[in-house]
Amino acid sequence: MTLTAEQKRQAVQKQYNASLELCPARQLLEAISSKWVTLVMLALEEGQLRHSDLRRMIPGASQKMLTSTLRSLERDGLVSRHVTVSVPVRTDYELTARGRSLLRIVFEMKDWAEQNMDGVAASRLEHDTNRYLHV
Amino acid sequence: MTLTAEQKRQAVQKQYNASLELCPARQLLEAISSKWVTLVMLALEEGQLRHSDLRRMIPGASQKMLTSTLRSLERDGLVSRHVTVSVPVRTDYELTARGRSLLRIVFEMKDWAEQNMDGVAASRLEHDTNRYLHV
DNA sequence: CTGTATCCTCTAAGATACTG
DNA sequence: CAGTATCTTAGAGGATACAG
Repeated sequence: MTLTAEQKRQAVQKQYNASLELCPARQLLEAISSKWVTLVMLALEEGQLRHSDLRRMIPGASQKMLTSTLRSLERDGLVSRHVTVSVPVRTDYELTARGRSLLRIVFEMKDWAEQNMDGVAASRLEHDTNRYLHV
Repeated sequence: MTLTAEQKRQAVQKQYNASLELCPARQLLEAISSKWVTLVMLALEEGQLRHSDLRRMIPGASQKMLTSTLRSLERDGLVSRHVTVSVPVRTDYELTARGRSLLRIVFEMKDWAEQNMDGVAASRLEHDTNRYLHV
């Protein structure tokens, strides 16, 4: 059976997407673009913090998201987790060396964003305004 | 009427999240973490390209995603769009100066990812293996 | 060729309740 | 205190068809 041009194109899409998943830069981007990752890393900049400290410092995160964010960071070796067995339990989180090296890039992104926020906002405003005029 | 501790906490969450939306660094991160943004920017590194060129160079993107990615980049002033009115129409896309400055950061992320991909992979493997042993 | 419009699916993430 | 489990929902993104 022959494939239509559209079917062939979609087969290529699937393959390309599959290989993208393996791209390390892509994986990094996906890892840090999760909503809370950067906030957790920035909070941990000064040193080690407990789960409840982080919850206070990042009040927007639900407990579930905070836990899963920390798990993901731990899995990638960006954050280390220390459990003190007592009642009640105590867990501390801390950036690893790798985590700190990534934090440097996060800061650069922050700098770029601050330097360009006005320009981007102006551009958006103009774009949206023009669109409105035509519709 | 009084609020429970949980209700208070969630009110704070909403407020915090609302203010997060306004954070320029957050907006940047959201802008570039969209699946295809970095790929389009990298494709445009060498110069101006047509819509169909981009489709060929990034075969994984559906037409819809490519268009909406380009629209978003255009709105933020990272890419400019030139339409040549003819039959059929021809549109060219090109990075703006702002787009090129952001591309520098994308490259730094790429470098970090390449330098750390092995370490991250090893960390993931260890993490997942240990988990398996305990379950 | 370069898009828009529609429908549809699947996953991220919030709400809530519970455990060691 | 720290974490898990379940339910639900909003939205991102894919498939498909059509238009200027």
